Parts: sequence; structure tokens; C-alpha cells
Amino acid sequence: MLGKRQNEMLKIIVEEYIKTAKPVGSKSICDNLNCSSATVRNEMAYLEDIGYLEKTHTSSGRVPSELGYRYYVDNLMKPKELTGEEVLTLQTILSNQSLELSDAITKSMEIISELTNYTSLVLGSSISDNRLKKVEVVPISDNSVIAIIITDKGHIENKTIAINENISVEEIRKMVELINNLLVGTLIDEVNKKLEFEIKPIIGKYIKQQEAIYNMFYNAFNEMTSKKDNYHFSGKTNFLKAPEFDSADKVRSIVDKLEDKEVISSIEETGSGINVYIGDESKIDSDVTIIKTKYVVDGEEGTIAIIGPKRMKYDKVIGMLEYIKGEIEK
Amino acid sequence: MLGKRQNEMLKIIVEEYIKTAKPVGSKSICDNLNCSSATVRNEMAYLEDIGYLEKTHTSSGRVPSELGYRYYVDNLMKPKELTGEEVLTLQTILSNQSLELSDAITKSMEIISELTNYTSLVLGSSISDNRLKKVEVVPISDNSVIAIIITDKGHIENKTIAINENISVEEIRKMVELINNLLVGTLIDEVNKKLEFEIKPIIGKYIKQQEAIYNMFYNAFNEMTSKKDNYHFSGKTNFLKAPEFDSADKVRSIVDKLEDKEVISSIEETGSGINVYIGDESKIDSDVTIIKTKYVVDGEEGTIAIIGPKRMKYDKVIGMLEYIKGEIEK
DNA sequence: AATTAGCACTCAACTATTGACAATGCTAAA
DNA sequence: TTTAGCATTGTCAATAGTTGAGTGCTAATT
Repeated sequence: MLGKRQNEMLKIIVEEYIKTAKPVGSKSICDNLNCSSATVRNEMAYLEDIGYLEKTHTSSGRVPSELGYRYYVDNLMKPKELTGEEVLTLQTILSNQSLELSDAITKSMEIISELTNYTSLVLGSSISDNRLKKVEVVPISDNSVIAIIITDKGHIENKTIAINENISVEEIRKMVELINNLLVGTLIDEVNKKLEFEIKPIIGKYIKQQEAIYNMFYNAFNEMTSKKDNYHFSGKTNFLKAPEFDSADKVRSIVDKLEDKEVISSIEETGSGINVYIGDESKIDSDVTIIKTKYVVDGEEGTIAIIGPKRMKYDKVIGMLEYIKGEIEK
Repeated sequence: MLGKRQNEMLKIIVEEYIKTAKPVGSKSICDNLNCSSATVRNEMAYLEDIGYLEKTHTSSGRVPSELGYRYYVDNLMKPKELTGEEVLTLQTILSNQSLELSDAITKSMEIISELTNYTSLVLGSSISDNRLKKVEVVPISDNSVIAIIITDKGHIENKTIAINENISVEEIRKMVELINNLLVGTLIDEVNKKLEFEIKPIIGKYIKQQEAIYNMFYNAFNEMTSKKDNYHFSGKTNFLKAPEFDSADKVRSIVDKLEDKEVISSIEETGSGINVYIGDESKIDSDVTIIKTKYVVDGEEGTIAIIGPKRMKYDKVIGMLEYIKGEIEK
């Protein structure tokens, strides 16, 4: 544990660096601590020894290390309350009765992205642990129907599918009935396997255009369940304007990762509370921090996250996420 | 019109530059033209005079100007046929019966993005000139329904909406009936205006929870019709790996534009045929080219586009777009 | 009239070299 | 324990010199 002055000093250095992005020298902070630059240097050397600060080169000022940020977040920083104006803006969205919850969350996170100038992400939970509750089909026109899948946890996916002229609505209805009788309760991920091994062998008895109808459903399920697009970014490139992202390679590499569905779904938070992943821990880039939290509302889960530079206004962002999490969970 | 050798030369220079990204010097191409570097220099000076070539500095090799690319595309280049393998890959997608057309297009453009290493974009036409054909509502659970809008041109939009406990399905049904009686044929963009001025004043007679139901539909229409998200990118950052995108600012600025819905919807092509927008004409960046074409299939329109560096393999890309356009329009 | 060889010239790109500066670490005194 | 002082270190920006690829132009050649 650090002494009082050391705590104070680390806090000042981290916050100064967050503000200016420049290494912090001993002189610039002696006023705040009522001591000479030499004293500051001695303390700085100690903080560097124990791994909380780093130098960019032998004669440079100090920069917080990942450990330093961690200590700052865990011990020195207090989440910042939102301003009245911010609360107001968010309330108009959150209290809109006719917005579906997930839309309200997405909209609020859009606002937060604007307020902070970082990137926000809303990530619906993967539906792979959901079970099939019901399938419905709504005929739309002569050659298309909408298939709707409903899961036990309240997920609804729907997809318009084209139908081939020699398929009758009646036959589709029969297929739906079969599925609803035999596959309800199946894990979403396994529906297609069962479709293949349990339904396919027997549909010949009930349905003429077996092959076509089978394929139609198989494809529709495939698309709906493999659809990992269950996320929504806002301000995707906001934070890249920070000076640490000054090389084209770095920008490309980060943008690439944020385009990659694998990477995005790995952002899903499983722990509780608000979690901070600093630098390499973010799995995006050593200069990136992700702050995220899981929310649970009547069985429906999701992750909300803010992505920004490691040099992020932790207090502000954590404050906002706490607020949003609180609001949506009640 | 240029002479034979000048044509040949411009072609060589453009193609060489496309391959290497380095300004082309006189020496490097005299072999191809069977003449000395001095002769090449004379001709080059002429091509520069008439605006087809440029120098990056007084003693550098030549680089095609925008006009030069244009001349190349219009007069010197021949669209390249696809390889057998490429045709095969695309056919498996395009001939899949149970894929809705728009999905098939999206998938083929994904493939093309991979084959070319550029970015592909499928942009559904804006639905603002569509007219309302029918509204349907499917109850899903106790507190949600799916609203489906169908337009005269075959567009289908659907959205899950939350319902407030004191709204009965019966009342929603009445509202739908009202809409279907009074608003069919209205331009999508004007539906909400009519909803407000023609439906709202009279629903009191038929429906108890007027306010709530009205809001519910108003919001749903809003979301569905203002949804400009009717596009699909693939390989969004592919082409940014080219050496001309070497500054962080440039990369950011382009990525920003590709995130901007305004910019994207402005990519919609209105002309016929395959059109090439070189450099500044692309409206994205002076180093970017967009090649695009409109497709029309039973009244449904859309744009497919390839976005890449100005130094793009025009022959390959145009060949591919011609192929795809031909396939989907038949 | 078209082509070419030859030469002077230009500019970007690279490599040192330098001085100013902002920090540092360390020592010795307060 | 704190501080003043000083040698030391590495960055940054400016300057200068070198090289090489490429040009334009002129005069000779075909």
C-alpha cells in the first residue's frame, strides 16, 4: 500500500497524463504537492521501481504503466456523477414507454458515445444457450413468407424467405407444425442438427416438396442462429482521434478488429459489476481500454461497453455506465 | 485522339503504376515499346501536356492523372473475364434457390470483396418512393408483437415492438385495420404525417388506449422507414492496406466516411451501366475509386459497388461487376 | 521528320552532426 | 527527510552533405 503523498502523486500524474497525453515531469507537479522537484523525483523513482510508472526514455517525464492505471482505477479514482443535463438527456430516452428495451439501451449508448467522445458498444448476449420455444410463419405475398423464431428467453429473430412457386403455403404450415411438435426445447445451436436427423427422415410422409421445404427452413435457421450481428456500435472512430493513434497501421489494425465479429463477440462480459480492461487486457490494442458491464433484465442479458484510449477519463465513463446499468435494470 | 504508340504507352504506364504504386520512369518501359528512353521521355512530356500524366516532383517518374485513368478506363482497358474457378464459386451462391435475392447478392459481393481485396457494398434502394401496401401485426408473446410493413414494390420491413400491459391485442388489431383502410397507397415518407393528422383525430371513436397505441405505431413506423441501414459492406478495410493510405489521418477520414450513413446513401447509382468514379469523383477521398452499377429486378432496385484505391485493377473489377449484374438481372 | 545519345540539372531520401532543451539520477548540504 | 546543484541522457529540430533515379534539352544520327 502506498503512503498518502504517493497516492496523491500517482493520482495527479495519471490525471495530468490523461489530460495532456504528454509525459509528466517532476517540476510541473511540485506546486500541487508543496515540495520541490527533487522530492518529487525521488518519489517518482520509487513509484517506477514498484511498477506504477514508466519512462518513455531515460530522460523523459513519467507515464502511468498498466499497473499504474489499474491502481488508479481501483484505489484512487471515484466515479463521477453525471451532470443534470446529462441525466435529462438520458431520461427522455429511457422513459419512453413505447421503445423496446433493447432500442432504448442502444439509443442511450449512442448518447454516451457522443457525450464522452469514445466508442460505445451494445452487445446482445449470444443466443446459443437459448432454446427453441416456437416457430411461426407469416405469408406475405405469393412468393415470400416471414419466418419467426421465438426462444425461451424471449429472443425473437425473423427473416423473410423466398419461396419457390411449387411450394404451397399449406405444406409450409405442416412443416412448421412438425417443428413445433418435435423441436421445441432444443438448444438453438442444435436445431439444425435435429432438423437434419430427426425431421428430414420423416417429412416424406407428410410433405410432397420435401427437399425444397427442408432446404428453405434449414437455410433460414442457419442465417438466424449464426447471425452474430447482434451488436451495435456508435461513434466507431471517435477515440481514434487521440494522439496515441498516430500511425496508419495502428488505426487500421484497430478498425480491423472492430470489424471482426469474432473479436466483437469476445467482448461479451461474463463477470458482474463494472469491469475495466486496460491496454493489452482489452485484447484490441495496447493503447486501448474497454470498460464494460453485463446487464440482465428479465432473463435477457447483454453487455454494454465503452471503448477508448488507455488514457481514458475513467471516472466519467465508469460513472456513466453505473448510471445506465442502474436505470436499465430497474 | 492519341496515336497508337501513345495509347500503348499510356496503357503500360497506368498498368505499371497500378501494379507497383511507384512513379514510372522512362527507362523502365523502353523495352516494352522498342525505343530509347529519350523517345519515351518526349512522348511522356506530350502526355503530360495534354493532362494524362503527372509528376510528383520535377525529376520524378510519371503517374497517371485522374484524366489519365479516365482515358484508360474508357479507351484502353478491356473488362477481364472471370476465371472458371471464380465463376464456379459465384454460381453456387447465385443458383441457391432458397436464398432470397437480396441475400444472394450480398453473399456474392462478399465473395467478390475477398477475390479482389477491395471493399464491396450492396445498397438497397431507398424506400422513400415506395407506397404502403399493407400492415400486419403478429402477436408474439404477452408483451410483444411484430409489426410488418409491406410496400407496393415488395419491400418488407419488420420490427418487434414492446406493448404496454393495458393494451389489448384486440385494440391493436383495430388500429391495424384502420391503417389498412385509410393509409394504403401513401408514400412511406408520408405515412407518419397522415398517421398524425388523419388517424390520430379519429381513433378515439374506436380505441380506448388511443395515446399508447398511437405512439407505438408512430415509433415503429419511424424506425422502419427512417432506417437507412439498408446496406451491407464487406471487407470494409481491405483496400486501406495499399501504400497510398499511409497516414493515420487519411485512414481515419476514409473510415469515418464509410461509417457515415449520409455518405453511404449518396453512393446510390442512378445512371445505367457500370460507372467508374475516379479519385475526387468518388466523394470519399482523392485516392479512392468507386465502381458501381444499379441493378433492377422485378421493380426492386439497388446499387452494387466496389470501393478501392484509385490505383485499382479496373479491368478485373469491371469484369466482375458486369458478370454479377448480368446474373442477378436474369 | 523521327529517334537517340549525352549531359547538366533537380529533387527526394538518406545519413550525419549539431545545439537547445527537458528531464533525470545522484551527491552532499540543510 | 528534504532540497539544491550539477553532470548526464535522450529527444527534437535544424542543417548540411551525398547519392541516385529521373528529367529536359540539344545536337547528332537515321
